[in-house]
Amino acid sequence: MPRGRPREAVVDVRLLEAVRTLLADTDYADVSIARISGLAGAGRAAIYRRWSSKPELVFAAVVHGTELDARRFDQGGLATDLHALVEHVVALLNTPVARNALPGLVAELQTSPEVRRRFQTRFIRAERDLIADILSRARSRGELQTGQPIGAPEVHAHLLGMVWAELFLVTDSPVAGDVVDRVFRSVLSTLSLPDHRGPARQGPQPGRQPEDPC
Amino acid sequence: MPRGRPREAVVDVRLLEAVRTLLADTDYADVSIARISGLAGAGRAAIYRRWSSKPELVFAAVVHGTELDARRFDQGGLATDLHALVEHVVALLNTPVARNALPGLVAELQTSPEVRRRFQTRFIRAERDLIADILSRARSRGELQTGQPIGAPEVHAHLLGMVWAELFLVTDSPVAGDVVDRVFRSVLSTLSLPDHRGPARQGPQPGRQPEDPC
Amino acid sequence: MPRGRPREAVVDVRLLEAVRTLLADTDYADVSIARISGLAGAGRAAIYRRWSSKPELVFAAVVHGTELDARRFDQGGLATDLHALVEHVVALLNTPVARNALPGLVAELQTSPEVRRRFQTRFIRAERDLIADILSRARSRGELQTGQPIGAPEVHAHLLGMVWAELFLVTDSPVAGDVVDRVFRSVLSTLSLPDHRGPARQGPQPGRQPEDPC
Amino acid sequence: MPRGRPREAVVDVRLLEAVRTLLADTDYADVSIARISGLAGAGRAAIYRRWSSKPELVFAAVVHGTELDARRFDQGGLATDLHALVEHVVALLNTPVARNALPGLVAELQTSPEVRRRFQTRFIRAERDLIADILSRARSRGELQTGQPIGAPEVHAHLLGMVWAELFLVTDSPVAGDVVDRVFRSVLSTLSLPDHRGPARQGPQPGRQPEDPC
DNA sequence: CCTTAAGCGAGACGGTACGTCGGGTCTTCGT
DNA sequence: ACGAAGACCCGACGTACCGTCTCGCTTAAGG
Repeated sequence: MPRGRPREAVVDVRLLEAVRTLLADTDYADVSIARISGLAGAGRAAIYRRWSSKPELVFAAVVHGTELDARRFDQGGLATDLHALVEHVVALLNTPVARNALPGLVAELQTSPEVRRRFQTRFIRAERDLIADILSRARSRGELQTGQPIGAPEVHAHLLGMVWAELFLVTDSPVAGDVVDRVFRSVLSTLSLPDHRGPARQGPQPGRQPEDPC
Repeated sequence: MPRGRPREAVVDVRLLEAVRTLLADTDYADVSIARISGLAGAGRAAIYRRWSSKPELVFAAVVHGTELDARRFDQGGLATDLHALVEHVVALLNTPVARNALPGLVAELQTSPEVRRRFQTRFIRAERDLIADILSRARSRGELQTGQPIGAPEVHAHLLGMVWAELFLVTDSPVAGDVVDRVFRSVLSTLSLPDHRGPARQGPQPGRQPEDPC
Repeated sequence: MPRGRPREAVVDVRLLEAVRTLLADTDYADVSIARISGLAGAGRAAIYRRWSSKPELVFAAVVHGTELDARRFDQGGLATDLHALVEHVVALLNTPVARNALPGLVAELQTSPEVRRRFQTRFIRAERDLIADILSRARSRGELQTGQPIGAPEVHAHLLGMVWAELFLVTDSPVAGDVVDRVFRSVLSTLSLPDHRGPARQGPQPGRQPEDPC
Repeated sequence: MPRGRPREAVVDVRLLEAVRTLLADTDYADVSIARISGLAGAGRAAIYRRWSSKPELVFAAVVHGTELDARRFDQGGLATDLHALVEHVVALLNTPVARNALPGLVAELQTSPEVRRRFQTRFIRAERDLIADILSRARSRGELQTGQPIGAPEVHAHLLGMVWAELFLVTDSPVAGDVVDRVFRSVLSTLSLPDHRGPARQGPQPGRQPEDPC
């Protein structure tokens, strides 16, 4: 049992909120520990008592509220599940906070293996497992054949990487609004069939699954 | 005509080589201007005379030797062209220098718009245009139908982003060696074509092609 | 009451000692902040936390141990008091540290008014007041008549300036060892008699010479 | 005889004038070679072809027009000669240019022996020799006794140093306007009488007292 | 109740990188 | 060989940041 004064939970909250507030309109590199502790009205030591470094703190702040609820992505069909997932991923990464935080955070991943590990388990593996579930359900429904050479790791890298490219690498893209549709169509076309719904039908098209088993 | 003493080309070379030497086994953040100028035997001012900031310098150093030769990717078929391109992109990004430089560089893109512009035109646009050429040739050969909803921007984001994800986001990936094949198959399957290239033979899944025309 | 961690006195000491050590055999201009902080085993910030600029720091280091103890200069007679003072001033200015520091420091006085103010109160005013005391005592003893047109400011400028000239301006002087005696005699001879020439009578005063041959 | 293109005298003039223009309202340290060459419309090399360093250049610029004309200080009497000399010295040192240049210049003297040598011969020795002449004339006129213990070196250090102190060390002096008179009186009072006060009795130089009782 | 361990804000600590500026030298071209 | 222009190396400056440590104070839990 712990002796001494217990940590004040409000300090955790204030710190994480301060990080998010700053990241809302400041780049990762310009968010310094001093500014965070100043905005939160906390001491520097209170930060390092909780997180071992700046990337850990920012990671914790950015992670907040990004829990994957597996049930949201079980909507009865491969296309709908995937569409919901793409929507979710884009929504997560297209936040002002995420846009400011992620590139800097990923840059630090290369240096600090501890954060990398956390990042992997918290984001990467969770998403990949979710995709594996979606694909497995689709397979059991007959939407996907079993021998499919494109598995969860590939779909995951495809999905996440394409969103990343659209948001962080190809920044002069004329239209960023339809990122969800473009990524969704690209990922789906990988798994099933030529997507001959046409650009007009951007919806999840649950009625399309019958064609998939072909 | 330029007045005054001209820049010494050897200094350019020494500086850029110094950057690459340091980036070969040091992270972007740990490559300092002082170390670069020290290793190059140049003064700091010689750096700032040529590039306005550290990301500009690193960008120039990393860009070196990455010119796209369009002829290398005109091999007579969509699959072969794409395979060559994927191989090229992976080769570029999987260099020790690139692995150390790119995450930090992309993080700085968010702050310095000048570097971002250069990055866009030098890397992003060039690649996208190349992909557009490849697709256009395929279309004229009849390998792709004209109404294909997946165009060059999508293929580009797919290809580049997926490589990025494999290399920089999903770093606990068990196998990184077959990145080329996995990305190639994923991109190709998007375009609804049978995979009949040699290397893909290991996983060509001939059983899938019949469904494609579907 | 002060909040936060208090300054460590040992850092003050180490920094000031480092400055004096460097000034013992290096010119003011060659004593850099980096060398000081390096020799003191302190961070640069520790310096700028205490002094706002290099001249402020050097001034603080040079000032150390130069407090005027008025009692040392009350020895019962004008000549002895003055001799002690000249000895003191020469001893202060003829130190290796002072010889290296003072010219550079005085050069910076012209630029930084804050250091100038400090320099004035710490050195100039203190000395002048001490001289005023010495003269006042001499007057009350009858060693000086009251109408004496040469007062403390003049004696001070005479004394200090002459020492300065001997040490820093006339550096090819054959003998520097008897500076004390020469300055002492010069200053004392100034005070010996009422000056009844007056500025108006710039003439040679032939009537006074008969006393000289004694 | 020199081969090649001869130096353009106008460049010398422009450079020296540029230095004086800058020194008219800028401190020595803030007058950089770049600013000088820029203002003069000359190249850096043109400076270093003529003078070996910044202090040499500044010295040359400040020296300009300060030639001592010995006849100006032969006015028929010790007091008048000295008064003229004090006026001259104060006029020289109280120029805006001199006020900005001299402290910095003297600071550099400690480092560069070449400039020091020049400074000595050009300023110090010339003045001292002039004072020696003045005193010698006074002696031959009977204004000074021959055994006078205060000679030209002492008078010189007194005069120059006192002016220096009034102008550069005691900068909070309430009145600077009467510097000439104060220095003149101080110097003259040194010379006009034998040292025969009682107080010197307690002084450290017992050997000198025999003359004192007169 | 009172000791004790650990929390708290504030801020000093050593170290390091940044970008600017200055000095003195060297190299271009044209005169 | 001069002229202007400007690149060259070196190194100082002052600011900012990181992660640690040290103050005095506060807050509980355990004796």
